[in-house]
Amino acid sequence: MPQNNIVITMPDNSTRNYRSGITGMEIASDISKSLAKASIAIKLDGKLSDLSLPIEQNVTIEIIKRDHDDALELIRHDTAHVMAEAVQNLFPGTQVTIGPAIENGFYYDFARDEPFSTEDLPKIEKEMRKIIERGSKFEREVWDRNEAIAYFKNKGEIYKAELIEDLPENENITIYRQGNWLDLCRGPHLPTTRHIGNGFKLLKVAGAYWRGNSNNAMLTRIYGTAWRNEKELKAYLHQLEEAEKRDHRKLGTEMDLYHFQTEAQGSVFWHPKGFTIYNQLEGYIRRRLDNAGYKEIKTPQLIDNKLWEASGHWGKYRENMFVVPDEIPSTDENAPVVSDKAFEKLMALKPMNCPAHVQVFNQGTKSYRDLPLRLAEFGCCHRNEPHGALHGLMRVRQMTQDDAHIFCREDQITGESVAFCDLVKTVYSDLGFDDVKVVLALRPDIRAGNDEIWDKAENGLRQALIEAGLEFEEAENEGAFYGPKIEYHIRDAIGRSWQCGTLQLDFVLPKRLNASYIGKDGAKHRPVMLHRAILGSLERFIGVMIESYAGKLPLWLTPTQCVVATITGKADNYAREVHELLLKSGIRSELDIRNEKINYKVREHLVKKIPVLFVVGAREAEEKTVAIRRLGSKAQDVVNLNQAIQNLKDEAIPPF
RNA sequence: GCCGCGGUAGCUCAGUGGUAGAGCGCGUCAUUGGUAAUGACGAGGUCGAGAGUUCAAUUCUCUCUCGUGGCACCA
Repeated sequence: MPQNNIVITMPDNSTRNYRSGITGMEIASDISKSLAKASIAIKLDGKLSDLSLPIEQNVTIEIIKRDHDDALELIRHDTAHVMAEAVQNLFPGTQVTIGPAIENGFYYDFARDEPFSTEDLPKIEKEMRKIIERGSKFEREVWDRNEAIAYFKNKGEIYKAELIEDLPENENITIYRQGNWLDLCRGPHLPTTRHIGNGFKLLKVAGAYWRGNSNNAMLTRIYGTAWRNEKELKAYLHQLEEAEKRDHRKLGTEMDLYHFQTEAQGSVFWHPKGFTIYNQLEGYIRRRLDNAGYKEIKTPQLIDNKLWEASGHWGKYRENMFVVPDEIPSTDENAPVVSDKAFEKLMALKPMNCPAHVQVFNQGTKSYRDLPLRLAEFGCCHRNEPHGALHGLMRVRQMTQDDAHIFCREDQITGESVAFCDLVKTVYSDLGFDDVKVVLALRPDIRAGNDEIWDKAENGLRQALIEAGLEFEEAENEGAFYGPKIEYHIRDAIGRSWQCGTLQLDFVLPKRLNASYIGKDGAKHRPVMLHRAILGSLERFIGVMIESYAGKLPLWLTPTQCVVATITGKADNYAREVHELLLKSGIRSELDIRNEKINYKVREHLVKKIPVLFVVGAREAEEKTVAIRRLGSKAQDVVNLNQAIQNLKDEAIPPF
């Protein structure tokens, strides 16, 4: 019987004929010995596969070597498998669950009565090195579904059995073996464990819910990082250390910007320097909004729960609210602070501004001519966040949103959305953020309104993103219950992504709170509401900025823009004069006439990240000049005083 | 909220079953010095809170609290 011939197309479009059933490794060997040695996987029609997998039909192949981008994911995934074996070798009775490759590394979730501690990590690493050294082949097997379930159940691996039970009926159950150990896995894998190399390290132990659901058991997750070699690993670990140095929580203390304390957990005590940044940022946004046709308002913090009931927040969202009894508290030490009856009359700190903004809209009668009406507020909101969620400035319990609600007609949605997207783009660019991820969050399972409305809403936002020329990705199920949203995410120093700006379409709240306007036809109509924020919250955005700039903010945002430092006491009077002139020019200046050496002063101010130093001694006083030293440069420029002030003044002008 | 780890001077951190230490910062004095730390002296802490074990607890155990790495939730 003649052998089946198949045609293999190479990346350069040349073709080769092979017998059916040949493996990637055999093709590599056929091309050259060195290629066979260097190859770790193969792409069949663009899909990553094992080198050992028999090829049975015509395909285009690409042989993957260690330096290929896709190699990292394989290395990471395989390291996870090896870790799982190591853990089961060392801690019998531990169940394995899932262990994927992730950005920069991998993790594996284990179920074990006794949780792992950080001290176990070196032991596990040592065992992993043994397994890698062993060089077992990764061998792929296809198992019968029921046999697989029985096998894992019999081994006491109930999580694995559950995973297999939930796989679609038509999917092959593939098992990968490495020596005597095996795991359910889709693959693909490297040829052997030795191909993993030594560029890996276990980093941390964490808890994680089985299948990401907080009703399920808590598993122990071990995170690791894995790279092609030790050099890459070291570079990554170094990068992590550098990132830690720019953590806004660390810099916030060092730069004396703000603090937190237990009596007000999750709420910021802004210090003078930090609040300068806050005010500058708020002022900038205010100017931008004024110019974009927004009207600024201010609404109450404390609002009767009747409004929250009407808005719908008193339902599920209540668990995020701070509730306050509306009763005069007793001062009698022996009596309860408030009576039982107090709980019949509750108020709540607003967790969001929308219902209050609808109240402003609802005053008087609105005409279609009034729309769009853009109501803006630097709205102070309180949210009773779960304790584990709090994180420096990034996640707080009291925040100020740069919030606004646009009340408009349906035909104005796209126009307003496009205008907002443009506004966000220029604001982020003014603030120095170019790497922003835009997400269109689509309808969740639990939602208000019918599909027709959702179709319209989602298409409206999608259209706006396209018209604004923004690249974006779509996220199923991530929308709010009342409408889809556009989310702007910015990364922090260590790569965590935070949602900042947002645009949310809402057909529900205007109805619930009975907002209406008189149309051209003389009849009442329901306005559409666009919730939108550019920074998201001032707190979070400042946190992101501190990290992004590593504390060296643009001059207009810097709390202390200039320090006038003297070399000798003889220059004190001149220094005072220079300092006064700077203040009069609107420069945030500080005077340093302490009895310290100039070396000491220069060092101290540079460490504090003061961007500009005006150094003055007897010579400068005599010549009416200043010796300028800038952060990040050793140069000393002696400049005429008036010129120096003018230059600084020009440079410190905020954008817009 | 859940799992792990932590809380010692203003900050960063050592340390111990017999009520504590360093560096920086702070104060005083001397020093008037040209661009990354002048020197000397000094003042600071119920060792996160409460309970238990012990002759004795900052140290061991438990509970709470806050922080932290994740998870879940979210701007």
